[in-house]
Amino acid sequence: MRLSQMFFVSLREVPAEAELVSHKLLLRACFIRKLAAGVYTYLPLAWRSLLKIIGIVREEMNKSGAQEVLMPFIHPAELWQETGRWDEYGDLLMKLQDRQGRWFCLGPTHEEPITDLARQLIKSYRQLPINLYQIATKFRDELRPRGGLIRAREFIMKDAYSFDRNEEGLEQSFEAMRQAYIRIFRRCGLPFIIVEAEAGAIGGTENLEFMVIAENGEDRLLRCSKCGYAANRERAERRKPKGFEEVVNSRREGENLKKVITPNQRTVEEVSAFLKVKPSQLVKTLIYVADGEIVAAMVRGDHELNEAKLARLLGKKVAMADAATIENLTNAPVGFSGPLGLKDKGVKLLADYDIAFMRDFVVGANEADAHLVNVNWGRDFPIDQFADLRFAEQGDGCPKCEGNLEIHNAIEVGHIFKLGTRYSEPMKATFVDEDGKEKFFLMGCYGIGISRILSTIVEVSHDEDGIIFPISIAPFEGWVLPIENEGELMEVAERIYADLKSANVETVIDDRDERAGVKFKDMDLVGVPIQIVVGRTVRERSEVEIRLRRDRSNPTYVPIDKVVETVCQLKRQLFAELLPDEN
RNA sequence: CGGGGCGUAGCGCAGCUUGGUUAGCGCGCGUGAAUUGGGAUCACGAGGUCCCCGGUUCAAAUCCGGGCGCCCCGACCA
Repeated sequence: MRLSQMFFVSLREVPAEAELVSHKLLLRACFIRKLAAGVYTYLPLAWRSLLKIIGIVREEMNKSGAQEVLMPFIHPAELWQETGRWDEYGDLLMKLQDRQGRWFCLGPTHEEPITDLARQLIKSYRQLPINLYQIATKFRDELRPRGGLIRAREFIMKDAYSFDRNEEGLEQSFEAMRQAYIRIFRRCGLPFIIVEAEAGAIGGTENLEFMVIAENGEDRLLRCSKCGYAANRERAERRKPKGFEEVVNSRREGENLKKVITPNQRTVEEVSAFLKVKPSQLVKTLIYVADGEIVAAMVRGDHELNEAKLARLLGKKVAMADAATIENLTNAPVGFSGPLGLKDKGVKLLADYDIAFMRDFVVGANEADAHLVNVNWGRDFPIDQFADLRFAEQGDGCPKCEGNLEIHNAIEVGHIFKLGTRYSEPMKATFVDEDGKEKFFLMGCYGIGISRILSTIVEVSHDEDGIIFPISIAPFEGWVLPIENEGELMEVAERIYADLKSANVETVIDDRDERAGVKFKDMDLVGVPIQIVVGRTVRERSEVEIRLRRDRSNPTYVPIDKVVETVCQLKRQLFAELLPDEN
């Protein structure tokens, strides 16, 4: 490609809309252009990179036995009403009407249409297992799109759906995807880690997220530096704190219980400021309803209750009690709940491990505008069970070993789920099994954020001058930069450019009538991995400078007739680094 | 959805408080000169519905009302 002819307009100054590095660089290097909030045009450079990512994904998916399809971007409402997600999915679902007034939505994911397809066409266990995937545009009307391609409303995603007869089959399908994903992300040059994740609203059992640790990631994960245990923040467990047993079994005295008036002080921040104590001296009492049963969950004032942990502990779905329920139970408005007296009302009292260590703490008085101080558990109220109830934090004990957890920000680039019958059941998607019985499909779903991979690469692989692409997804592999725009140097550059193209190296030549400085800046900004500078060394000693974008300050000089050979060798080497076990 | 900020040339911004020349500056863009190893330099030039609609006024980028768009922070935290 001749740069003089390419649709390429680099920006020297950063558009004000960009905050994240990847967003800034993709805008400056002329990869993307915004059309509306969270909606971007992929310009030639970005599209070339995306096609490479798509190529890798397609290759590995096909290799795993999955088959590619392409489903509609627009879905009839009825399909989503069948699974209840027309309403459940909330405002993320972009709804629209056709001229007849019929409702549709833009597909944010494709469980419904794929399950519809399966129930129509798969009748027998003999057709199973099957895994169908597509690479397509999705739309989610995000509350707040941000970070350019990292969290766009319209984005490109690979989504796959597996159908199996039984658990063993699902397990195999799931494992095949896990392996495929590992290869895909390796080939993309992404330093990912796999974490356990919470099933959440999608339902299903096991699910794994493929995360890339990045300063600006929106997700949080915890990882044990010792044994490698990793889980996202929703899911991460922690072991009982050291000394827990001793504290629980020891008798404890304390100061005298006292009621204090706290007019209109409801939140932890307000109460602790008002009483001039640290938030960690407060105990939050959170009233939940679990399948009709009322439970009180207590966490330290500076901690955050993890509802998923509560739900798992109880084995039930949980929801925060509404104001009426709380007022009815405690005889006090929301904000003044406390554990005292709840036991007598048949409420189960659960407390996070950390509560065990607290004494003379502050709780709500179950009375408007009042709190109790110098409260001690055991003495003033009983606790039915101590458990891990809060979100794990930096420094918490690893649940699998003696190590400690570290917290990281991360970007989720892939997610694989075992769905089970979450969709096949409500949509009555069945097949006839070998035993002649009609059974629901056991489904799995597997997503990869294609456009997000591009921005994630930029986010984790750049320097002050621009992007540093891995060769597998760089828009080009080589970049020829003639220092002068005419004469001998230009002729040499042209010859190298032509030879590289013949040697199947995807190459750009910067033949623009620009100063050398401008060319260097643009070359580094775009971040193509192999840089070929045709400059004064050609005249001095018939040598061309070849260097890697990631290691610019360490060039090698090779005779003109060795350039193609050297570049080809570098190219092979760079590809080999991405899958070291195979070369 | 709540809070904060912004909208003036392709990009980055000033001007607005206190209404009043022809609406400025830097970069970019065009032509030419010179130059050619890291976004130099010089000359000339083009480029604006001051987000939109309405109001106040002799007069609005500027004041008032409404709308739209964008960015940032926060969202059952008891």
